[in-house]
Amino acid sequence: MVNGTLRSTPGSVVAAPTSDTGEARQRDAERTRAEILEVATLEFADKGYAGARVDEIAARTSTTKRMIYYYFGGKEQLYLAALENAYSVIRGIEGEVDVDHLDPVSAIRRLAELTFDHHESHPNFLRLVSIENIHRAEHLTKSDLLPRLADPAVDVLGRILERGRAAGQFRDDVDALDVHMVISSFCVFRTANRYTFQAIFQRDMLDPARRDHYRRMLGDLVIDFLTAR
Amino acid sequence: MVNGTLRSTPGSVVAAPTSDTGEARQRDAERTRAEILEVATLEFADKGYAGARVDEIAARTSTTKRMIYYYFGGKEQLYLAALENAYSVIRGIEGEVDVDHLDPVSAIRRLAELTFDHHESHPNFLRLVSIENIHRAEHLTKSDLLPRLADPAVDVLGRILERGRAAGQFRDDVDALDVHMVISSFCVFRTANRYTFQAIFQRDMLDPARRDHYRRMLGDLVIDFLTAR
DNA sequence: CAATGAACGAACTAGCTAGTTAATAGTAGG
DNA sequence: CCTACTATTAACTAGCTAGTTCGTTCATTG
Repeated sequence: MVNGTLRSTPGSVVAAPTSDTGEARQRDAERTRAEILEVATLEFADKGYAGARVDEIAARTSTTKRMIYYYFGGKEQLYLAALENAYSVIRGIEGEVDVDHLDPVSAIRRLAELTFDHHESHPNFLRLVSIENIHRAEHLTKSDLLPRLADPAVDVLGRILERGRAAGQFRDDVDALDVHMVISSFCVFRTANRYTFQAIFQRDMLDPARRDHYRRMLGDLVIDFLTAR
Repeated sequence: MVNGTLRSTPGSVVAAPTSDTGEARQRDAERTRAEILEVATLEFADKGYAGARVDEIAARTSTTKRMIYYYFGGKEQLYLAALENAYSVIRGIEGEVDVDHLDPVSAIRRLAELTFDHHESHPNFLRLVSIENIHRAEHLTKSDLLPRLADPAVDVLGRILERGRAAGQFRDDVDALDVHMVISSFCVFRTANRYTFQAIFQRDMLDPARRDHYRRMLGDLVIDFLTAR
């Protein structure tokens, strides 16, 4: 992450010294933009859209608030950019599943476990999604890249399911989206609702000591369901 | 600022005067308080804590903003009151499960379906819980009635589970909280994440036409898991 | 029925917050 | 090295927002 070590001299109106010590901040549109986006992601994920403060985001970058408006246009567009960025970073689970070299049961379990790991390692993405749902996805629906957002993992899931059904191993009254929903439910709930769950039941669903238990449990849950009877 | 001392005037049941002129607004502390709480619940569930506006809440009641501070002390206390109220309204599923007259499998399915129905019919409760999780349960943990919040349904679940295990029907590597988590995951995800899910996959998880499918699916999911092998 | 305190309302305020202005410094192209 | 454009900064502002002030009205009670 970029930290603002080089910087300072707000009032150094003095002409740039001949000797460039490297201390002077170089102009770099891409870097400035990226830094704003990164800090904004943290702030929005932390406080929500309404709770986030543009001034706070600016303060945590090495640049100024004016740059936020220069590059993004406004708070809402910045939020959308952070959300879109989070979605685009999160994708690509399907590439890690070696579908065709695993039997359907193992493939499903593997996909579920990858989803599980993925959610656990991207807490900010999950928080942004929760926040966006509070807003009834009003920002997401405006996104230009919405059509490309559909998780490719669902397609992979569909193909595995088909193979499993063809082999007579899987039930045929659910589709890929249903199964995806079950897997997501479990993973999302575990991280998104961890705080109230812990407050009420005194059990931390993200306790590393329970991690393997939940991981196996999710796999069993999906497999037992698909192969029942 | 010391003003906020909460009036502990309990339900000093205002003896209703016989002569009810009707049109003139009667003074009624209990009713005013209840009205504020109800409107606040809607506003907070709708916009989140930071997004909610005290002025807006006041405007939607038949009283004024002053009364909010008079009865609740401030925005945060009002929010907590709304959250606590939502939790207390939501409880009591366990009473509807006739545990002892159903075999373990049927009892579990019944409990799951009741939870399913419960979540579907209390969307605002779910939204408040999501919002509170965004805030990392910082308000809930301050609540005095936190100790009494643990869902009694979990106890009922525990007893059913025990019977099922004793009968050799259920697996024994999961406890009541684990099963509760699975059931809640499904129900919560379906309503709390419906918006982004719909935006991305064009499937409304709350479509009445799919309701029975999901209800049965949840029952199968839990039962197949518990009775597997 | 007077006194006392609970219940109420209108208007006010201090501080915050998204968004803007206007001027300046670096940089690329000629 | 000049011109035109991009990147950047500090300071500003209009409007909002939680919380308050102060005065009034109603209803109970001694």
